Formats: sequence, C-alpha cells, structure tokens
Amino acid sequence: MTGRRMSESRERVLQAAEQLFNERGYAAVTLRDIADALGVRQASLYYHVPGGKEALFIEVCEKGFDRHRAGLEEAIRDAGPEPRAQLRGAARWMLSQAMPDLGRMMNSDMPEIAEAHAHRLTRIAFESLLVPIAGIFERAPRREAFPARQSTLLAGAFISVIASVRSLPAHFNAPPKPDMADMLIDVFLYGLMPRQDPV
Amino acid sequence: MTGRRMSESRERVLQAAEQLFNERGYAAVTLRDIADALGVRQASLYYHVPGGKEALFIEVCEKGFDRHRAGLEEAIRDAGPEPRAQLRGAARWMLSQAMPDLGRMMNSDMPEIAEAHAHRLTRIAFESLLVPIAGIFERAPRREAFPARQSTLLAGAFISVIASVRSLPAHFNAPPKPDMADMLIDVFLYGLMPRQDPV
DNA sequence: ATTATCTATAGATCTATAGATAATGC
DNA sequence: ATTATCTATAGATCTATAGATAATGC
Repeated sequence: MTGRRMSESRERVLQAAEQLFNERGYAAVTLRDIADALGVRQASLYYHVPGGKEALFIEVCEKGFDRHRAGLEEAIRDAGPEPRAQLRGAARWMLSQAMPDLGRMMNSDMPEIAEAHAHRLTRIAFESLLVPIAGIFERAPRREAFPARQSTLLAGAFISVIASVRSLPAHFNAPPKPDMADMLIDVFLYGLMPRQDPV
Repeated sequence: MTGRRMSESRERVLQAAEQLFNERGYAAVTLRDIADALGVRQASLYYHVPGGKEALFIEVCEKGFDRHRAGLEEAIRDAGPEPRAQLRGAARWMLSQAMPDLGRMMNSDMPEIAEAHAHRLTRIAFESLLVPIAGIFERAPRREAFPARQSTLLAGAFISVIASVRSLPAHFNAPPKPDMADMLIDVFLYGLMPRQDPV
C-alpha cells in the first residue's frame, strides 16, 4: 500500500518539501517554491499530493519524525553505555539530517494547520525527539544538586543547542560543526567552570 | 524627530506587531492579524507605517534589539561579578520580554526581506544579543579543557536554551520558567555529571 | 488644518481544480 | 490504460493605494 503510492517522483516531491519546510517553515514556503526546486509546475504537485499544501506538510513531518526517532535510537544504541558518547551520537545524527526547528514548529507552524493535526504532530515530535534524548539523561549519573526528573527539559535544551550549532554559525562565523557540538556536550556534562568552584 | 513621528497609537501598532512577529515570524503574520489585534482595519495601519509590512518588521526588530541590548547590559551590570548571577540576570531579562527566536529569524524571516536589510538586522542581532552574553563567558573562569575563544558559540547556545525554556514547556509540561532557567544555567557552569568524572 | 480612522478596490500572489497532452506499459 | 506532466484559470487572500469621513486643536 505504501509501496503503491510511492513513485520515485513522489518521493522527490516529499524530499524537496521536507528540505524547504525544515529550512524556512510552513508559512514561508509556497508550493511554487517546492515546484521550482524540482523544475516542475506548481499544479503538477497535486498529482502526487492531492491533499495540497497542508497534507504535504503533515506527511513530511510525520515521516521525518519517524526517521528521526529510528535514527536517534540507533545512534544512541550504537554509542555504547557512556552518556557522552550517546550525546555525541545523537548530535551527529541531528547534524547529518534536515531537522525541524522545534521552537519554530511549535510557535509558527502549528498555528497554521488544523488543530487536530497540530496536536498530533506535537505529540509525535515529543515522542520522536525529546523522549530518546531524555533517555540519555535519565540513564546518566547526576550530581546530587539536580532534582531528579528534569530529563525532558534537559533534552529540549540539548536539542536547541544542537540546532543553534546548525543554524547560527552559518550566519556569523564557521568552525566545523561536529567539533562545536562535542564541545557543547562537554559543557553540558562537566560544566564550564573550574572544578574547585562548588555549586 | 523621533518624538514627532511617535503618537500613542503608532506605538500601539509597533507593540502589537512586535508581539506577533516575535511569536510567529514574519511570513506567518499578516497585516490583518496585527490590525485585528488592535481592533482596527488593515488599511489603517498604513497611516502609521506608510512603508508597509517590511518596513514595519524592520523598525520593530531594530527597536527591539536596541531595547534588548540595553536591558541585557543593565541586567548583567546589576548582577555583580559572579558569572552565575550575570547569566541569571540575562535569563530573567529574556524571559520577561517578547524575544525574537534567533534561529527562526535567521532561517525564515531574513530570506523574506531585502538583502541589505537582512544583513543589517543580522549584524544588529549579533551585537545586541550575542555580544553582551558572550562577554559573560569571556570574563568567567574556564576549565583548562576548553580552548579559549568559543564565547560567541556559548552565547548562542545559552540564548537557544533560554528560548527553549520559553517555548517548549508551553506545549509539553509546565514548571515555573525562572527556576528552569536557573537549573540550566547551573548545568552550563558546573555540568550534569558527578565531580569525580574527569573529562 | 491636522490626526486618525474608514470604505473600496487594484494588483499581486497563492492554493487548488479542470481538462489537455505526451509517454510508457500492457 | 496508466502515469506524469502541462496550461489555464477560479477563488481566496494579502499588500498597498486613493479618497471619504469624523474628531480634535487652533
């Protein structure tokens, strides 16, 4: 059934749409932008995606989140038991992929689509991105200073930080991104300050 | 001159625009949205902002960045010499304000406006948000493990983290935000892991 | 006279639909 | 016959302009 609907050209439409939606968000991307990226007329998209722009966006998001969940879980599993290695694996995955900007998605994209779909996508985003990464923090040893269950918040912060590694340097400076991610992971785990400084 | 152009109703237009642009971004906000928020007709906005949507956005961003620079510098100055207090002050300021999402602004909003303006706003964003916060990291003692000049990157990461404190919990869970910011600041400074773990 | 709104509308852009056309696979 | 495009266009929405209207301040 999935095989049935999925011609190669349809796949290309989804890929171009994913790239553009992830880059600029739902409202800023027109169907014409997607068609232009494919060298095709805007109306031709409707052959592959009869549901139109909103349905295209939703399908692209759902497939993307599924892929990210699988990719993150695999990257974390393959990294072994160390939290640092697991975070590095997760960061490598995120930097290798066209990732949605969670903040923009929640604040800008979700209000543009039907509420029921927005709720569902929000839930999937939570389960696909935040849950796997929160797991790393849950399994990691913690300094007693931190009250237990903040893993989801930590996961959100971590994802934001990696997203900033992706987007900010492009406009400001430009060292290699995996190195920056690794450094920020060490900040997360070991802190910036010298050891003798107690909290 | 500034006094001349600035009636109270014009100020209200700028405020409504700032709120909406910060919340949803340039493309997702229409002039009608802004007019509706003010209980006014869309065309009436042009009396106060003859330059139209793009000029309105640019003015709102410029004024916002000026205010943020002043607010951040004051918050940091008033916080005394401790990096932790300075970061908390900066976080308090950011959470008290309608702040632009830097990632969305760079990736979504900037491509929508004329290139010259985009470059200028990018520069102002850098100087108003990243520079003051990078200063905190520059003045803070550092573990020898971290190679010197990453202050700008750290500032970008910090801003993203505080932005995630603002936006993510609204859609997922909901402890008080200043507490979450304080906890994440301690993660930044002292790390999550127990002391005995060397980097 | 100036200030601050309004109505009406032109022009551009965007989503979506209808129907034609060409190529491919039986 | 099916697949994948195209042209043409309707309808909606959005930005922006023109000109009318009402209220306020001299």
